[in-house]
Amino acid sequence: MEYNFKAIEKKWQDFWYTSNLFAAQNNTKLPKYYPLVEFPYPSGAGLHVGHPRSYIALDIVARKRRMQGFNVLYCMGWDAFGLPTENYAIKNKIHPKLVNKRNVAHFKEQIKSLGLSFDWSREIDTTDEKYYRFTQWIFLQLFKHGLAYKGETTVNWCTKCKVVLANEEVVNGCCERCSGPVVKKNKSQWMLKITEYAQRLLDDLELVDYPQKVKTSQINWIGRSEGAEIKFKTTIGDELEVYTTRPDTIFGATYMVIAPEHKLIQKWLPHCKNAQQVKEYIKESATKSDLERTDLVKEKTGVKLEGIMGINPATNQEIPIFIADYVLVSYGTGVIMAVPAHDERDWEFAKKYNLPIIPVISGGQTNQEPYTATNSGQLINSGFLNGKNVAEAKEAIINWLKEEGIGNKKVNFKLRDWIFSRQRYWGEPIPIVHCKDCGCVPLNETDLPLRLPEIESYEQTDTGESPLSKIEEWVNCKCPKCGKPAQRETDTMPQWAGSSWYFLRYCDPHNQNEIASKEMLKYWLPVDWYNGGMEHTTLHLLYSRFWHKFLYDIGVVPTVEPYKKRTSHGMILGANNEKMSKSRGNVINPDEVIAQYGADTMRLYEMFIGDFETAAPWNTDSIKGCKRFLDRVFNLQDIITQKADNFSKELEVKFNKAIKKISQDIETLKFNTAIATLMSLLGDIYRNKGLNTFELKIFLQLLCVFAPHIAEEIWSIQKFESLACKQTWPQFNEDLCKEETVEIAVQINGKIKARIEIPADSTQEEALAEAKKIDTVKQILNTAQIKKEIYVKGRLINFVLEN
RNA sequence: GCCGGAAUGGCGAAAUUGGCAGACGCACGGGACUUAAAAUCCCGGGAACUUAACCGUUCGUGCCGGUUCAAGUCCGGCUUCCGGCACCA
Repeated sequence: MEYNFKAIEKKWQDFWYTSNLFAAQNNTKLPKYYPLVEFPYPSGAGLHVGHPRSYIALDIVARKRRMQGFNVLYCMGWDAFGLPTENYAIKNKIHPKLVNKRNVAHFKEQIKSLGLSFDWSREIDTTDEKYYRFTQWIFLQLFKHGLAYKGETTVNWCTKCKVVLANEEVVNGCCERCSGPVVKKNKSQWMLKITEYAQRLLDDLELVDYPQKVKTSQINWIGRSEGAEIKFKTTIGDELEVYTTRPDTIFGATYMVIAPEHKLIQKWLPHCKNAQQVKEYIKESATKSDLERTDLVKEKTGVKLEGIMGINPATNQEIPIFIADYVLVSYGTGVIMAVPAHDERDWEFAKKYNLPIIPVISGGQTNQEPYTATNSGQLINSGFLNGKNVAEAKEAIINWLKEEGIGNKKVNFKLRDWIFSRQRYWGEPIPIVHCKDCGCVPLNETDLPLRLPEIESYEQTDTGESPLSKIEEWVNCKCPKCGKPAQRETDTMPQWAGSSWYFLRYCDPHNQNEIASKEMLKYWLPVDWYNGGMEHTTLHLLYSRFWHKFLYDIGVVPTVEPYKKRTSHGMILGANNEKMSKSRGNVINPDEVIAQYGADTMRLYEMFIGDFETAAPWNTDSIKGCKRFLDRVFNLQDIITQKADNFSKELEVKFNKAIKKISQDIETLKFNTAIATLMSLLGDIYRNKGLNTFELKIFLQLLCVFAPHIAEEIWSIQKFESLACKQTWPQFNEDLCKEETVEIAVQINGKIKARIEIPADSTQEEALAEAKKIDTVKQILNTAQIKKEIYVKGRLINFVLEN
């Protein structure tokens, strides 16, 4: 018989949400647990079946923790500033605020229909001025501590629409909207000095429990390298400073390369005999993305600066200088010494432009290919370094550079400072005033929030400035320092700002005076378990670690790291194994699934679909199995054998094993096998032709974290005391988890020949003796000498025979 | 291109981390119930060969090679797919 999930689920959700049953207690004496899921960007498309994967998983954890006696803080909010809402607003002429309100309402309704145990009294929205006031406050602190500064960077500029474009809006080098050509344009922007925290962001990965793949990604992204900065003289006076990880190869540096955007080039142009050619090259490289520029398979291009030569300080020889876009201005010093014999890109470039390739480490065939794996070689063609190995040569050359005063050891990071400005309307206004006399002046903290002005048109300007720049009455203000007329900063913050600290706000969401009270932060932090997508590993996760460390440094938060443990869920793909997207037409709307099968089935299916950490294609067909399972669970009520307050003999071991397996599986994210265990247990119960009330209660307690509505409903129909979710999490008895006998395989030379049933704790002797009694085994063993006997307890026996 | 993952029956997947490959579920086939169908319940399915059946045997975890008594799992070399690459979030 099918149960009426519609009525049941509505009834329990109404009860949970009106009573806010899952509200966290502000009682710091209770043991706490803080699970966190990445809050969504409320897009116009509504909830996607991918979103709930994370929410349901940690809902299971949150519910289990409550049953284990913890005070649990599990919250939801909206990461609502950002580009899609703004673009939708512009296109449809609706204010982003209204668009957002509508989207949030839709998302909230959808999320609530899943029966998640969020504490809705703590809901937050990054676009709420009560929230972004503190985002602005954090920016002011960063500014005051010298970590926010104005710097030159490039932006994507559509030459036709005359607007700044996000990377996503650039398709094949053209504007997504008008298909006009897009170029890189220099612009002064607000930057955050995340690089100042690079070493700590790296080191403190040892303090946290993240999956190795996440740590590795962050380590590679931060990209620490040890090398040297070396000054090269030039024939026109200016020095060029290079960064290299291989100072030991300096004798092989046969030319130099400068990034096309490097400032010195503009100064040098008048001295270049081929200035026109150089200018054209610079213009051309402005149309390429960094990705294209550093692509190893693309042919390298470059232009020699005619009339200017560099001087290799080791050899004192003049070497040519090129500009080439395979060198990026954002990494190192934007200048390299090229050692074609031992670097792949330099080698290719040297071949193309007929530059000398001088091997300086023995062992390669550098006229045929670059020789980069140089660890075992010795230095050659390198003056006083000759005969040394790579490590010795590195040390010797650095000492020499130091003595000569032309270079030193240098640690470099791939990590770049965070470009924090957006020329957009729908973001937090940056709380800075530009004063002619005082420069960049921070707003007084008492003047926060600096509200986004309500305006009619938030379209981008054709000057490249933010839409806010058009609102004179907002821009013009008084300098907070000297009182003279001044102008506000018109750039807004990126969406990353609000999401870098939202988990702090959940701790004390209605605090009017500070981010959250010290007491609450001390109690709730760190986040015990943070689950989110792999795609956030190097941006959001790193950005929020950076902000947290800064807040720790200024005494706002009590922990060095924000998240104790991080896990990542795999993406839910379309049935065709591709990413779900509107354009592919493979998007599944969770509403339809819930309408047809119910929230409990949806929850089970999302967890049963496959390994939580791996991507999984959505397959609507197999949802039925989860629905059938729940129908059978509901019908357990028809086979209750008796009232009892203990396990029956028949089911005792089955239940104990299931409790153990499910308890462990939840902790290790193996929700799929936890549910499979429940399914098997249900099968055992039916094969046993019934269960007692004690067993039913235990079953419902296990079930209620996965499928809470049906579990509570059965609990209440049976008139069991209180609620299923208010019970303590079932305990298991280790002794009762073991079967008395096991079936093990008997192999000869690794091939299975028989199976035997033996006591689980048999010794090797006992097991082997038992195996040798089997006729087929006996026969084969008689044909040859036994070389080796292997017994793996509970698993198998293997006889290895002589040939 | 660089960095990080993934690949197992018709399908989604399991496999105590080196120990019986395919748990659990979908789909499918057979049976029960039914006047019948649906639903439900029970049983059966990796492939090939062999056999009238049972029994044998061989092959099987993307591809090629290696280590080991034993490899989905470890090592070396590939292929394909997915995510990220700093202004999508």
